[in-house]
Amino acid sequence: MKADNRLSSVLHVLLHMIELDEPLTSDELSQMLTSHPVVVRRTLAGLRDAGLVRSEKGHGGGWVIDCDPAKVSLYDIHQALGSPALISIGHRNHNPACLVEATVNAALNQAIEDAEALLIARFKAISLADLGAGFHAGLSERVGHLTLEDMLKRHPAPSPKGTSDV
Amino acid sequence: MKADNRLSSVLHVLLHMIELDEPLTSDELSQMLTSHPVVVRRTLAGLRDAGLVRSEKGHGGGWVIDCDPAKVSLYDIHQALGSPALISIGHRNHNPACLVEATVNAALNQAIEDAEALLIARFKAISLADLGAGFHAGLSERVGHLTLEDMLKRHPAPSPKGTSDV
DNA sequence: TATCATGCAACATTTAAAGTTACATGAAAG
DNA sequence: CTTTCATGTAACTTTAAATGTTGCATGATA
Repeated sequence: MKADNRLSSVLHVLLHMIELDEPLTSDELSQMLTSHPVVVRRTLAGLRDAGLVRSEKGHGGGWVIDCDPAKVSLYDIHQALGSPALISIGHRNHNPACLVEATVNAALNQAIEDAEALLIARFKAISLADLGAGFHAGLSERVGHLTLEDMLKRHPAPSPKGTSDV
Repeated sequence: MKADNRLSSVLHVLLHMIELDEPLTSDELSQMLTSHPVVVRRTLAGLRDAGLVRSEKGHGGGWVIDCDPAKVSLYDIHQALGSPALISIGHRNHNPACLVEATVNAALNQAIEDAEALLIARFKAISLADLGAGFHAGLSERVGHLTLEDMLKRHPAPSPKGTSDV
């Protein structure tokens, strides 16, 4: 099963948007994520609808942060993405009349729901500002903001295929 | 993202195998699971290799339980299935040079690993016999040994620089 | 008005899982 | 010992969800 990296991707670009407070285009963001501009717009559309970012058209346009990073949690962002599934296992519910199946489902459900609750509790406890603080703590030798060139240097385009980075 | 129901399916048929101690054919099992006999064999192959079930060929053949249900946990079964992913979200790890990405990943990883640890702890705490007992009791009361509060206590949110446990 | 950017619908590609076919192996019944 | 039934497994097809892509409309700015 393939992991869903959207939350990770979105957090990544949000932090860059906070660092660099000029609009970032879908094209630039897609280079950071080794993805496609339309995919970026599709993904960020939910955040725009939730009022977390703003998108501006035309010359000098792009994506801008539009919230207080201290007041937005990872949970808010997860919700803005449409609350995708957090747990990858489920239960078959083909025959509710089968007591064996019902018993299995009850046991699995309890574990699954609690793991989900743990993740959600953690997500609620971490704000964008927290992540930004962690970032700056790790950046102690560097002073000031990163330039866009700095950033793109750290997000090179994939040379021939795959094994690139972001 | 589509949930993986193999653990649920396998538990279901294992309990039926325990109930009814005559061999069940892949064909019969596939009917229970609304699936295909070859898929059943594929899935149960791991359990056979792990010594949890036995398969017999020829007339009167099929699948038989081959373990002590009290000594086999859901974790053992999950492992026998090849330890499929439990958490459906991940992180992009394309560029370790990007400090922003590293920060995001650290935060997500901690939450993900702890949720995974919770699920595994639960799975270790539930045996096939527990499920069977729950089934015979008509309800699975015995199945939740740990409460969510217990687990959250063991997985505190790492606000300053938390290190996790378990 | 030319250009740059997003918005979005529609289609194509990718990928992992499930489903399916085909045939070999082995066990029991006749 | 031959037939029948069952698993073992490789190879192929189908399916479903996500990503990627194209094309065009809309709006903002120079």
